[in-house]
Amino acid sequence: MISSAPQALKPRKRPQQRRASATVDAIFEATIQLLVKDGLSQLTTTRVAERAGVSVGTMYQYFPHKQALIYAVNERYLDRLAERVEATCREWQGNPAGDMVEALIDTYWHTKTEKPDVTRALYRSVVEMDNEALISAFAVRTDAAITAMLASASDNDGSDARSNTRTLVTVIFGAVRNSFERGHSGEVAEDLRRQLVIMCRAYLDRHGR
Amino acid sequence: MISSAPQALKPRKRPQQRRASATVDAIFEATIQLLVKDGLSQLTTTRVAERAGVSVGTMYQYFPHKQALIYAVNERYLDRLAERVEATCREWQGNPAGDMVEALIDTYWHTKTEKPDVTRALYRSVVEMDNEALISAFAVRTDAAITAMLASASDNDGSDARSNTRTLVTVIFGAVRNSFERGHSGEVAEDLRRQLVIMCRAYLDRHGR
Amino acid sequence: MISSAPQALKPRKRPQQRRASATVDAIFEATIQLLVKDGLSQLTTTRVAERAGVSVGTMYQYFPHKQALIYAVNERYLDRLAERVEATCREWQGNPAGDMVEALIDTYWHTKTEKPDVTRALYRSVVEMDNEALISAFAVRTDAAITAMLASASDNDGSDARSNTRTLVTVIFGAVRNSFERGHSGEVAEDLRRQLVIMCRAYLDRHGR
Amino acid sequence: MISSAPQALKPRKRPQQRRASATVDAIFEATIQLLVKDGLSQLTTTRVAERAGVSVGTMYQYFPHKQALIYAVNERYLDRLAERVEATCREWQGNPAGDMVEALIDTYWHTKTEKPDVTRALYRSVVEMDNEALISAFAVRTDAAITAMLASASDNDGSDARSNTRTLVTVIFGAVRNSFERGHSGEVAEDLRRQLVIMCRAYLDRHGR
DNA sequence: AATGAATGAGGCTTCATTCAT
DNA sequence: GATGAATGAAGCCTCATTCAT
Repeated sequence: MISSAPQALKPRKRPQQRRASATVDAIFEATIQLLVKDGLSQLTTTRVAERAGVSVGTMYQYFPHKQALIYAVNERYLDRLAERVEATCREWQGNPAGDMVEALIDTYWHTKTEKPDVTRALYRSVVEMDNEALISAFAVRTDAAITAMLASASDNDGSDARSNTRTLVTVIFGAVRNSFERGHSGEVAEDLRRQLVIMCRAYLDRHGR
Repeated sequence: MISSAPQALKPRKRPQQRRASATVDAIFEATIQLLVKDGLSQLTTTRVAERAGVSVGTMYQYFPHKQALIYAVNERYLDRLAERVEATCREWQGNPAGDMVEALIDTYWHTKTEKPDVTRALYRSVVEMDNEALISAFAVRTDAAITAMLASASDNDGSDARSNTRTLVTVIFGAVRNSFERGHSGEVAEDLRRQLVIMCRAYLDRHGR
Repeated sequence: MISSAPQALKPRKRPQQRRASATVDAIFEATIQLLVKDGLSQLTTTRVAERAGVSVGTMYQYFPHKQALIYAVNERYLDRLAERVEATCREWQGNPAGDMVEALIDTYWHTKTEKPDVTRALYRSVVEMDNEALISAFAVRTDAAITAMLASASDNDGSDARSNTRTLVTVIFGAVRNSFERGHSGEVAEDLRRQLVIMCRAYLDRHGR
Repeated sequence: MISSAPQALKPRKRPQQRRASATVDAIFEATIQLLVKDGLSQLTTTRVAERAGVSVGTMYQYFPHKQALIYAVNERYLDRLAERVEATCREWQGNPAGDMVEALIDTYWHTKTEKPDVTRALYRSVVEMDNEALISAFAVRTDAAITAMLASASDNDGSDARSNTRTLVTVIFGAVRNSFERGHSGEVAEDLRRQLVIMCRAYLDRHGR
């Protein structure tokens, strides 16, 4: 769990019955759909409830306020993303660093690209102040996984792992986001991904492997 | 001017007299201050006017809606940033590509870092829907400048310039933003900048120079 | 029972079994505690049920609405208060009127003072519309008892009993409440009580004894 | 001014133009009417604005929240009441104490009786928590005036003025309120007022004049 | 008989925008 | 031109009450 969620943003109660769990899922789904369709500024509690097919009251039984809802949606999204990154990191333990990074880029890129509109919508919604806690929790988690992976590289040369990881992570995550913001797609996006791999590999090589 | 601004977002009239221009500046300044202090969601027209020392009515003389204000603030900011990038590009015409990229990173990084809170605040405020036009206009403009610069590189090898530029730009701009989001500062930020230079140089080298 | 309670406010069913009665008591207790802690405006049915350790559903089994609950709590309180007043009145039958009034003041004062926060909380909660019925029922009952007592005074001079009783009752009950509102306590409250006795005795004396 | 109003309850801005002042008056008037008609629990900001013939927005320009409105209404009422009490106190300086008290009772009683429904409605609305500040401010002010008056009594015998004032004030104010709560009126109320005068005079006499 | 999830009307409040002065 | 009081739609959220389990 990413949740080092600030108290104020915690969900009110975890869904315990099957029905409740379905309700919460419907709320999540509705939120994402609306975020995709109209953006954060048009997202109202009423509309979310309506689309989720529940009453506002019910929604407020699970989320103490709108913020908490947005927070939870992003939390779930980042949780899944982090899981995938971690899985990739585990999978590539002991391989050459270059291959690791390529795998990492692939995983991250594909996950983000699967539902590009959702990705875009959430990128935008996270901006809201307190969600920074989320971002940093995500960073901590992925950094750890990636650092561990790189440390196990078959061609590990002992150069500054902290700095390397940070650089790679910042570049990869940053580039992907920027690519989304610029609306790259299809050929262009694909080329960029390849170039990113080349660039990261070059970086690792240059660094003395 | 970056403006391929959607008609609706254009300021109602361009400030032409000295006094008017001073008013607009005060409004810009007030907006940025409030954005830094409380974020977009707390930004109200009344508060901006108050802090700018003008009446709401007057403010509406210059900006037909709140959106237009936010838009204009970001436009101005991106304009200046683009100018700096262009200047750097002009300045380094004909030099080795590696030096060009290093200069580019320096310029971009320093401009963003000068007033980190303003940078952060604006990064957040751009999220608003229609501002995408801005971002893409900025992209077009900087891409052109950078492409031109790279084309003049003393060690230009004729490899795909479009793709290279796109990659470098996306990586650099993306990494900087991500670094901001992660709250890097001081030593860490400085190291990242150096690594970014190394990475980009490695990329260019690998590409057949 | 005081109840000339408007039909709508009557509890749905009178608690008859031991367990039910315990439930009702728990609900009363919870209500009073919350009234004391947060006041009427913060009192919600959910909170009462929670604190009483029953479900809302159960609570609604005993009280058809929130009003009925508030009503019942006050009814019980006033019932007990009236009982004490009546007991005092019975006890002092046939004594000098001055002593009667002193005893009455003592009883009333002490009962109110025993749990000052409860008293205060209930004074506040009675404000609700329909509870006026309660107040007047209480008035009728105590007036009767006091009138009867005074009629039996050993120094009864036959002066207008109705008027005398009314005056004494209004003054005593009113003064006590006012004293509460002003937040008198300790020394001050004690002095006031003594003065009140003096005043009432003076009134009776002056009236031709 | 009674206002030692807790910051949170202060009006947002004092009406400065003629029009604004009329607006505020209309709001006051509307509030009182609704309080009389339906009681505090039915008082909604929308209804007040509607009846006052202004928009909610306007109302909120003068009162930061509902509480502040209720507060202000009571403040104004108590201000006027206090003024009358003070006037009476000034007027009767140097007279016999018994006459003073009779005058005081008359003033207080008549003021309260002028618009009995308003009196009753406000008695009820003051109960709301934070308005206690008001009550105590009123108490301080009237206590001072009455103490000063009694000190000037032509038959002042130097007995404990603090205690005497407190007793008289608590009894008079308390009895009047209680009388309202019991719904006395006409003959009954008039008799009570006379009896109250008799009682207070008796109290003063007994005390050694 | 008890439970507590679900409901949804309706309350409070904000704030972009207008327009009479 | 500038002002800022007034507007009112619309957002967020609560809570008394119901009813399927």
